Parts: sequence; C-alpha cells; structure tokens
Amino acid sequence: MSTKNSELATIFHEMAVMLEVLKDNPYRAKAYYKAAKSIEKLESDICSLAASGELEKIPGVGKSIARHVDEWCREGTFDEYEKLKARFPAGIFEILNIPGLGPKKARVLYRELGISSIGELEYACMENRLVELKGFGVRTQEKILNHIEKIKVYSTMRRAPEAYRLAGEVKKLLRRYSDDVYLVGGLRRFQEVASDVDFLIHVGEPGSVLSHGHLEDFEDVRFVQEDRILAKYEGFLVDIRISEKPVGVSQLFFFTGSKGHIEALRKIGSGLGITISSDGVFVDERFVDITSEEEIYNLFGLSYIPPELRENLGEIEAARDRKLPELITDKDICGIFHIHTTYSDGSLTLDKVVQYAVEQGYQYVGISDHSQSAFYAGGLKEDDLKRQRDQIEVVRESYPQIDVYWGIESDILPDGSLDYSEEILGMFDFVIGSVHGSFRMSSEDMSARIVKALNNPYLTILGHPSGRLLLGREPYDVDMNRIIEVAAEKGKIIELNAHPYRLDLDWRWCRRAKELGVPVAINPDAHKAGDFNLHWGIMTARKGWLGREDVFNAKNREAMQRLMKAKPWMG
DNA sequence: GCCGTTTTCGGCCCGACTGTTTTCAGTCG
Repeated sequence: MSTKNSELATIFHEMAVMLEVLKDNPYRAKAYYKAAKSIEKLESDICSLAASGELEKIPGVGKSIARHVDEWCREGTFDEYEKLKARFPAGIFEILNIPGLGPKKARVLYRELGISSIGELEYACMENRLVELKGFGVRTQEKILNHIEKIKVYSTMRRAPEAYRLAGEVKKLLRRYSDDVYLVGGLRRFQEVASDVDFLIHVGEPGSVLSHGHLEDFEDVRFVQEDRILAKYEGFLVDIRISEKPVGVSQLFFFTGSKGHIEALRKIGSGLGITISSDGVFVDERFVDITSEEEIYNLFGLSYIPPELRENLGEIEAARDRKLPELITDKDICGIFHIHTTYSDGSLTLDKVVQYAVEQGYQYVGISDHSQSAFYAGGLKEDDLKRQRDQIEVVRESYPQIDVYWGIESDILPDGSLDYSEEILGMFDFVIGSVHGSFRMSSEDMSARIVKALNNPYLTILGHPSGRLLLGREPYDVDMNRIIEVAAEKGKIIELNAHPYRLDLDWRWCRRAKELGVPVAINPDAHKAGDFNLHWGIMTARKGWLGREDVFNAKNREAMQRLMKAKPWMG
C-alpha cells in the first residue's frame, strides 16, 4: 500500500533470500518471506502500527520481527539486517536470477567454490569446475553459461520505461550545451526494448564545445567521427550527432529513420526528382525550405506518417492511399480489465481498485484474480469466489458511477482446459485465459493447447499471448498467426498486456489482429498501485497500427454493457 | 521465526518438471 510498507517488505524479502542461502533453517527464511508478503499487502502504514504497538496483530509478524520493524521505523534500518548484508556478497543476488539456480545451489557454489558473482561463475563454468559438484552436471553448467551470455547482451539493453527515463536525463544534460536537442532514432519511433538512444544536437563547430572534458556526466566518451560522439550514461549507449547548422526538419526526419523507411522513400523520390539526406531536401537539385515533416511527406504525395509507423512495413503505401489508421491515444481508453486484488496476489483491496478506477474517470473496471491452480499466487478456491462475488455486489452499490465487471484470470492448463468447471466459469462476466506454466512445449503442442482454450466458450480474453518477459524470458514457441486466426473465428479478444515487462501481444502481431477483426484489450495486469499506467501498452498498440475502433476497452460504457450482455465470444 | 495447539514444541501451503540420480533434491510457478 504505502511506499514505506513496500520498502520494508523488500528488505524482509532480501533477508529471507540471504538467510536461505546462508543458514540451515529454511523455515526461518520462510518466516521472513511471509512477513514481507503480509506487510506488502497491509492496508495501513506499518510505522503507525508500530507506534500503536499493534505489529504482532499482523499475520507472520511475531516478537522478533516486530522488534526489527520498530527499529527500522525509528532508525531507518536495523542491526540484524545490516549484519546479514555485511556478510552476504551482493553478487549472489544476481546468481539467483539465473534459471535453475536457487538458494540451495547458490549456496553450494558459494561454499564449495567460493563463487559470489556472475563473473566468477562464468569463469568456473569455463574451467569445467561445476560438473564436480553434487547436484550439478554438464547440462546444468552449459545452461548456466548460455544464460550468462544472454545476461551480457541484456545488460546493454533497457526496457521502455528505463530507456525513456535515461533519454530524458541525457536530453537535460545536453540542454546545457544547446537548446537545439532532439531525440531521434529507434526511441523516437518507440521501442519496447532499446540498445541505445540517439540524439541530434546543434552546437556550431563540432567538437569545440562538446569536448571530452565537457561531457563529464558520461562514461566512455569517444568521438567516432568529426560530428558524432558515442558515450555511455548509466551503462546505456548514447549516440550523439552534432550539427553545425541549427537542426532542421530534414535532419530530424533523416535521423529518425528507420533505415528501411528512408530507403523506400528515396526510391520513390528518384522517380520524382526528389533527393533527401541530412543536408536537406532537394527537388530537381534545388534546395527546398521545409518547415515540418508533414511537408516532406506531402512532397512525395503522401499523408503524414507518425514516427511509430516508420518501419517500412506498408506505411508508405497506406499513406499514398490515404489509408493510415488514426492511432489510439490515452484518452480513448474508457475502462480497464485484468486487475488483481488482495483476494489473490494483488496488494490493493477490491474496494480500493474500484475507487481508483473511479478517480481515473474510467467508465468500467474488470476485476480478475488468479484461479485455483495458480497456487503460488494465492489463486481463488470456490469459497473465495463466493466471498468475492458478494463483495462485487457491495462495490457495485457503493460506486454506481462505474460498471464493475467480475472476471477471473484462469490458468490454461497443459492440456488446454481452463481450471474451473463450466458451471463456475459461467458465473463470471468475463474470463481471461493465460498460460502460466509448462512453457517448454513444442510449437505444435503449445498452439494446440491455446487453440483448445480458445474453443472454450467461456474464455473471453487470451492473456499475455506469448508469455515473454522482456529481457528476462523468451516467449514460448507458438504459432501466433494461427492463434489470431482462431481467435477471430471464435469471437475472442486478445490482450495487449501493458506491463512494461510484457507488452504482449507484440506490436508486430497487432496488425494481424486488426486485419482479422480481433479486438485487442490493452490491460494493465495490475498487482499494486503503481501498475495502472497503460502508457507503454498504448505506445505498443500505436506502433501496431491500432486505432480506437480496434481496442476492446476503448468502447464506451453503453457499448461495453451491450457486449457483456451479448457475449459474442460464446459463439 | 511464527504459530497454535492434541500450548512452550513440532510442524511449517502444492505439484510438475528437470537434471541428477538410480530413487530424489531442487527449482519454479
């Protein structure tokens, strides 16, 4: 709830991890996990509870942990945590992120081989030293090494929120040299993950102002050309183009790319006597004074193409035929689905979620907690469902200004069935079906599994359809085209999960969904207060050509009421 | 370390999968 609570929860979670690796009693570690979870979910401020001596009323908090909380509230930290941290190499946290390596194995690595960082682990793998260890073998060693390779690549990349935050900071720093600074390249066109950020800056003489000494906020600064600097900012690659002239529209356009898009335009231009480069736009070798990107496109006989669409994926033809979509924007969104509450693994109560949706001006909100087989996430058993249904009735009465839809995120089991009976599934207004386990299937099996789920009349929305975690877990093998085709056939909706780790459906598939008339639901998949931001999902949808008419939750209240009544997905 | 008793100790949420074993420990969702 409060940030204080999650701060402390994080600390207890960290302690649990450290204890699990270092100590013998696994239940002590479990106790800290439990305390962390319960504090995270707490309604009221933990330190207010400490002040009134009510800490031990919290489940999982006993005498000892209560003392730690007290100390933390007064001092900002506590002795036991500091002591533990001091004797726990921080690098082990990273080792624990490698799939297949849990606390037990990390402990063996630490005790037997003294390994306490990814670097040391990589070296030990290359020296073939892991195969000797009990519980390890050649395959494990290989898997670890492969993953470390991936980590190295990933470590240079950033997910959207981080990439754009860094871009903002770099822009601020560059502003000290000139007001004439522009974000260009892939990030201007939107990327869900980025390996660098490109800027265009005008500072008169190249190199004279932006000398090495002046770029003191950056690391690894090097001039690669007279007018180009590569540097790093917080480990993220920054590519700076320096312009002698004030930055003009043609430069902005040219460095925004993509390469394919510019190439394709140049080809068209050659027939029209138009040439375009960073030097400017020329018609029949005469310089044309351009004041907007729109003018450039008009010269080619095209309507304006927004940066998101400049990927040479048919946007030029569409612009010629005046068939570019009007892209979805934040204010087109009328409501949200896929939200977890304290009934499963969310940290907000049902009431708080609805209250929040009202405050945001949404016209409807769809609750969907985890289903029973998602044991790890506190999935809802039949009794919980009854309680939740009753409470849904209560909030519907308390908040008449918004429609509250009752749903569930039901696991799609390995055999493709959903994990409740038809009778139970029939109680909900909507059912999100998601794959949460058994990822490692062949493409045929995984496709058959999801197709079977799509054939279930109760399934409304297919959740995070590829299962990927950006810079974390690869998507599972699946025939996405077939999935979208079957969704179209069965009147289903496909989710575009807006969590910045997922952004799944991928934008590259959004257009296929649009073509086949499959509505896309831009869902927050919210578990806590900070999760409701749909921005990255909307950017993904825009890049995937989606307009208001393609987005499920851009329908207004009345249209949604009609749909929820008609349930076209039931076939 | 917490909890709740068949109270002051003994147990502590589940089940599939994997890679290691040759009967199972560790990981993960």
